[in-house]
Amino acid sequence: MSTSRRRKTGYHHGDLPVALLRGAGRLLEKKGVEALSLRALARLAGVSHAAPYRHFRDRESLLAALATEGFERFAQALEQGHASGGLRGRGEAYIRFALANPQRFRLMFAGELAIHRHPALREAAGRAFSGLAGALSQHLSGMPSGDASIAAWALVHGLANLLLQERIASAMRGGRSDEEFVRGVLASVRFAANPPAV
Amino acid sequence: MSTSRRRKTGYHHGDLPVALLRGAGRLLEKKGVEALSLRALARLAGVSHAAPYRHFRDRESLLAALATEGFERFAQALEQGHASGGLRGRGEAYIRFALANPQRFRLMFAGELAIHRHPALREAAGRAFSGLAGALSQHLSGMPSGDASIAAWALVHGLANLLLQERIASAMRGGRSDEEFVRGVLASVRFAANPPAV
DNA sequence: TGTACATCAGTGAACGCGCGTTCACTGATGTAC
DNA sequence: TGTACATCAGTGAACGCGCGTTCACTGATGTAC
Repeated sequence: MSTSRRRKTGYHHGDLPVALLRGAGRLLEKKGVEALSLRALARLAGVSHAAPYRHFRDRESLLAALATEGFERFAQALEQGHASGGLRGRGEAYIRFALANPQRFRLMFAGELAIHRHPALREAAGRAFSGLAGALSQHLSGMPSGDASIAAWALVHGLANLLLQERIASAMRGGRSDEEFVRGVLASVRFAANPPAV
Repeated sequence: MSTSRRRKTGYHHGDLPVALLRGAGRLLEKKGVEALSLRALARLAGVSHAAPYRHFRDRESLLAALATEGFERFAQALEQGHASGGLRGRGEAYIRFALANPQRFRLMFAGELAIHRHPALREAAGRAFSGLAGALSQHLSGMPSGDASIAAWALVHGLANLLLQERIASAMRGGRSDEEFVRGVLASVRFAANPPAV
């Protein structure tokens, strides 16, 4: 990580890589990926437009770094959710993360980043997913296949996306907050091979 | 619709609006939204780069037209799926559409298009969703709330997205085709307030 | 059927824009002695 | 402690690019008589 080298010293700027990544995060959420240019980023950091190239090979690398950081925080959020609310808490944390970081979530899951060209990104994503898979398979034990795990994941992922797009008519929500609504929807589902009472 | 006026006559080009939309669809799938420029489109249609402005106010309008057309085809695909396979057929058609038109699906659901500024788009989307909502509520009758409907929708939507991103480890698929895999996952779920045998 | 006219789809030049990226540089900082 | 040197983060000019959009235009087509 170029980020961790020399963190305390500060050459000209202090810690440009960190400042850039932070600014990129803000710009991303405010304007979307398409509007995220290295030049705008440099402007935001109060630095010449060529300076970012000291730390990011090119625009795609910056996006990859952003997604990598996103997966790290995502994994962390999931663990916390699990710690305080089990598998359902993990699912709720999943959705909460998406709603709190819509553009970041989109970047992470849009699949437009050539993931294989960014090992750090691949690893961070892998870590987040393997934690999820572990929790799922542990909770839904005794399944012949992982289908129910996939279904649970898809349910949460889909709900996050639909909420993100504000495509859910407010009538369906019945005046409930996001949290309550999500809980209600998740509670309306059982998984076939491991039903509660059969 | 400027598309349907004068369709048979053909001024200079024949039917530029249709040709543009068709080319846009192809370009979209091949390169993604970001690479879709009006100039590239004009080039593709063998026409000067200003010609598209006769038919689309600006780039955003072109994207909106693309999304509108997408929702029309989507709704049609869903109806066909329902006709031949009931609610589950509709869900499978949903996913099939996403896999067959990944970039279009993304455009339709990315929520980056200011939908309120394009009435035709809003209406086409509304039509697709109201068909879905009707089929769901009919199938899951007797529910206290629409939560199970939302859950079913989220499940299908999420599965489509995960498949699109190729984020599902092949081990989970157990060598099954997309169709079989989707059927298996959808079959692993029951909805609580209307369970099959309780 | 033939002619004059109106329409308007498509043209091509031009505008300004911000972008990604490269490059030789400069100067602040850290280090060896 | 002081000095000479090496490092390398950040500079600013420059490049070429494709883009969106506007504009006065031109010429093929449809229509009224």
